[in-house]
Amino acid sequence: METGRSLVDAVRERCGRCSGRSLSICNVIDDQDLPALVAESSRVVVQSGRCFIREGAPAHDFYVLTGGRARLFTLMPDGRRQIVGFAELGDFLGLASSETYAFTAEALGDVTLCRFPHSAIDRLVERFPRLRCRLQKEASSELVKMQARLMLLGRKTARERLASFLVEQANPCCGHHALKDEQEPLTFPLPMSRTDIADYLGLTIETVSRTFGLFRKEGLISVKGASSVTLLAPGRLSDIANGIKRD
Amino acid sequence: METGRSLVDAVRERCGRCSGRSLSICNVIDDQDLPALVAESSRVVVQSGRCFIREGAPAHDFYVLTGGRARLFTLMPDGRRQIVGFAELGDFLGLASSETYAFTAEALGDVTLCRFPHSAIDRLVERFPRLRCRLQKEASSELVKMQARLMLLGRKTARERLASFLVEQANPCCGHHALKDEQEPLTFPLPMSRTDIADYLGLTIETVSRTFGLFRKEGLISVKGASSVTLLAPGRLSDIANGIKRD
DNA sequence: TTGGAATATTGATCTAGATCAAACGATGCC
DNA sequence: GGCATCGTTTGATCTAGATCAATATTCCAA
Repeated sequence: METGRSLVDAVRERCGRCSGRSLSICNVIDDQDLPALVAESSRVVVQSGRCFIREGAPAHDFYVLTGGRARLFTLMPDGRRQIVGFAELGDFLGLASSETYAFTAEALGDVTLCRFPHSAIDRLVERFPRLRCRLQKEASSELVKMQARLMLLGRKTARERLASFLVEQANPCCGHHALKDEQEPLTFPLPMSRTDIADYLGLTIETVSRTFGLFRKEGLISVKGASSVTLLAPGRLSDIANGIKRD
Repeated sequence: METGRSLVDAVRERCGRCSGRSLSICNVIDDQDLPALVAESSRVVVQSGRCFIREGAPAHDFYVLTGGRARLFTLMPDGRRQIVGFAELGDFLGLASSETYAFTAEALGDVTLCRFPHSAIDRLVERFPRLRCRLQKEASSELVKMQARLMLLGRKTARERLASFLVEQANPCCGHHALKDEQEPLTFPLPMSRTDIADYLGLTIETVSRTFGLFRKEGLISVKGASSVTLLAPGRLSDIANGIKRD
């Protein structure tokens, strides 16, 4: 938490060139009000592989992810893992918690965050009513995504799951214009491992790998070094994702 | 929407003996403020099998379920169905929507609802700030439930899924004391069909039926006429649900 | 550049749960 | 009561994806 004279510098440093500024909840806060935000929060850096939220631990803070990516997951006693999401730039973490966190968050590569104690969010929301609406919207859109994921895990085939995943990962990288009509190739990195993808899609690593192989053979994608993909036919993949068969 | 003289009567009739009063979002509204709630909402009765929310339709209203139960689901183009939840007394419906509803809601038996246009909720939230917190909590706990459901669909076996379902359905009926240590039998109705259960758990109707059969044979449950169960060993079922093996 | 640990691919086989196919039983209607 | 309908159970078989088992890559670190 920053105070006094240095606050102006802190704002410049923290928010000045923050690439999450326009994506995150802060996009409802005017520039001149940023000091209030900065004063209520603190910057956190987490190195690759470390956890910054632990399932079951008392939920004291919210986080805004301002750099890098994270895997969010829950575990069963015997170690089975379900990844409930991949957090990316601007994501607001911690809504899915009551007294304790409902998931663990682990840095995928190095991660930077802004941490807001619950009490700080209460004060900010009091002062900036639009923030409250923004949080509501955030929860709402998270719920919508979750429902799509229930369909994916409950009813889709392995092919459909991987296609859905690729289309979803491509989306933030293509400026949000509808992918389903997109014919141009689209390249982007996949920072997560095959194991992560499997635990996200409710499959095994072998099935994920085989399905990647099939898509490659069918000319739907090409892969560079396992951590970068090119969608060669985004529209076709989007159809597969939604269970639509072209003839 | 009710006005003038009749409002007092309307409140008495609508909220006076509403069994959702203490469960729903209205539990943060004092009795003397109920007229404001009633004035902003309207009572809706839906007969068995009818839809009152349609996936993809413009989302104009929120609903509070005040009687009966409903199935909430999404469909794929080829008819595959995923039930995303069963709404019960006091549930607030419509949070999972942006411009359009993300799911369809269909009455399971006759259903009564209070309908609140979005604009009405905005006004009420303005007037009763605690309502805003209550809605936030509602969204939060819904997200937590969703994450548990992702684990269920992504990683649990058929046995674990059905056990989870039974424990979940039992919970509201046993006054929320922890089921996992409960040894007393627990009887409650299952208003949904086997097909509904299958579409909720990401299984087929046959697998659901067979698993019911197994649980019966193992003395874990007993069934009366397919729409009422008794959990004979709730603690044991809770362990199965969580993938814990007793020896 | 090489060695080796970690990660990913590919192949062979197995199995939980799906699919196909009857019976069975409850519920309502004549 | 009897009979048709719909939902459920049970049985036989099949298969998508899991599991087991080698390779083959990739990626570092020396």
